[in-house]
Amino acid sequence: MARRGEPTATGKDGGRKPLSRQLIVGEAIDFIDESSVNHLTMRSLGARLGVEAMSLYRYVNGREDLLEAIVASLVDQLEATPPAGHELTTDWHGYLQWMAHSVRDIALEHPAIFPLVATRHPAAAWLRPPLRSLRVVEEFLAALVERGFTEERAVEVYRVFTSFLLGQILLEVAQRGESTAPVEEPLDEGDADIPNRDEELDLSQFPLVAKLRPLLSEDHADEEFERSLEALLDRLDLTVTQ
Amino acid sequence: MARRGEPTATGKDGGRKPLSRQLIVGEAIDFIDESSVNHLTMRSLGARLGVEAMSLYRYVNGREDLLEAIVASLVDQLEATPPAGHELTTDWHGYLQWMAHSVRDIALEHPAIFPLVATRHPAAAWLRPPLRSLRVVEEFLAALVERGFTEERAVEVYRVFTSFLLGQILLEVAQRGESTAPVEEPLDEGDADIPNRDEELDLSQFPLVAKLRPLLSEDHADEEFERSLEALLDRLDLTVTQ
DNA sequence: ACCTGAACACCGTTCAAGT
DNA sequence: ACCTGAACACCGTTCAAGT
Repeated sequence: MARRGEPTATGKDGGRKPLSRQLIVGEAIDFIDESSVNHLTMRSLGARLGVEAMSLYRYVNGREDLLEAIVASLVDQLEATPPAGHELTTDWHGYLQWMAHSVRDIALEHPAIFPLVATRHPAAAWLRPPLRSLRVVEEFLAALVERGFTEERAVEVYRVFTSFLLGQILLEVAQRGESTAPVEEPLDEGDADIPNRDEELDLSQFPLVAKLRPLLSEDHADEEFERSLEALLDRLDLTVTQ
Repeated sequence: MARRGEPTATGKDGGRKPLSRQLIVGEAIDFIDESSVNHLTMRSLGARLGVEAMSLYRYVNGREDLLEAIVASLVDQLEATPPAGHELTTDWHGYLQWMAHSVRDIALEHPAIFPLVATRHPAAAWLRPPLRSLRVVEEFLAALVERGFTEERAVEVYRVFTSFLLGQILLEVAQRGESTAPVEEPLDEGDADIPNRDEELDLSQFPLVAKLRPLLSEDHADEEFERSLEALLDRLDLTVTQ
């Protein structure tokens, strides 16, 4: 396969993979997962790829375009339809449940990236995060219509469903990221002395919060998600039969 | 009041207001409202205040601290209790409704800032945006307990209520910001040729979206908010009487 | 064709120095 | 006490030049 006269792939690049948009975006995602969006710079990403920052501009139209591609990459991981095994194929309850968990699973794998999905402006104002790609919206609406919704109704469900997902998952990801992710220090030298962020609060003026702090700190993310999703489906049940 | 020997306030500074943290934060908020968070730099903010960027560091511990103060300033605008006029004083339905609209009103006044409120890490992981200040949480929980909730129940309501507010308002603010706010161009020279963002999408592969685009584009933010809020209160009604 | 060196115009931030 | 000039270490980005 190697064209004649060319040196083999292992030159002074030390066997580095050939650059491509896909490789760059993938590596950027890994980078953010390991540190944060703020720490992702064209130069640091270049260094990780064994290349100068300027090389990236062949494949990516600047940093903003890169961030956009990162968001698109996560959203594109959403599958079109649930695996045939489930009886979800005909049940819209099941479909929405499957979709909700799909989005949540992706978000929890990339807690430092989901805020980008949540806040970056989609290509059109009527595309609503986190279901913010044309392909996903098309499939979502089609799935609901197939399962018996009118088109008007499907659009309404798109609205309430995205709103539900956004609030629920963004809060969960923030909470989980808090404990997991590297502290968002301003890239200083680590001067130690970083307070535990949680224990250092002065609650003396807030007696109720102080008393309920153990309760407030409990992590019920899973049940919360499940129960809110159930409540949403119940609500849709009511209005769908009206 | 003026100390002896000092020149009067009108020197070469041309009658500029005396610098203070409050002034700086307020001006930064105005700045973001008029442009965007990305365009807010220490240098541009200094220029707006008629001062060099370095002067700001007397009052603000760097840019991150400034952003934090901006978020805190918005959250602090939330009042403790509804005006005595309403019968909301005893009705928790009314209280939550009043609170929901308070948050929404502030967010809609600062659509470019609300994403910061939504995504910046609060001081503790159990503080949930947008109700992310100790004072507000204390008052919120106290208000619910006063209106007959158990403490455990109040904490649960805090969770579902913040999730509701975050999803609902973040989406609304993004949608409204889309049409209102200055385009987030990378600070280039305006090279014209900026497509209308909405009309330029190629929908040929997405027939259902193409067909339903008028429907998708309709703005029902007000009713959506009202109806989702009602649904939330209904849901709380059920579980509160259990 | 693909990558780089050098350069430009910006950042945030520090600190000695001015008044 | 309050502000600034100068400087440092970083950015994103462009483009002519290398291979």
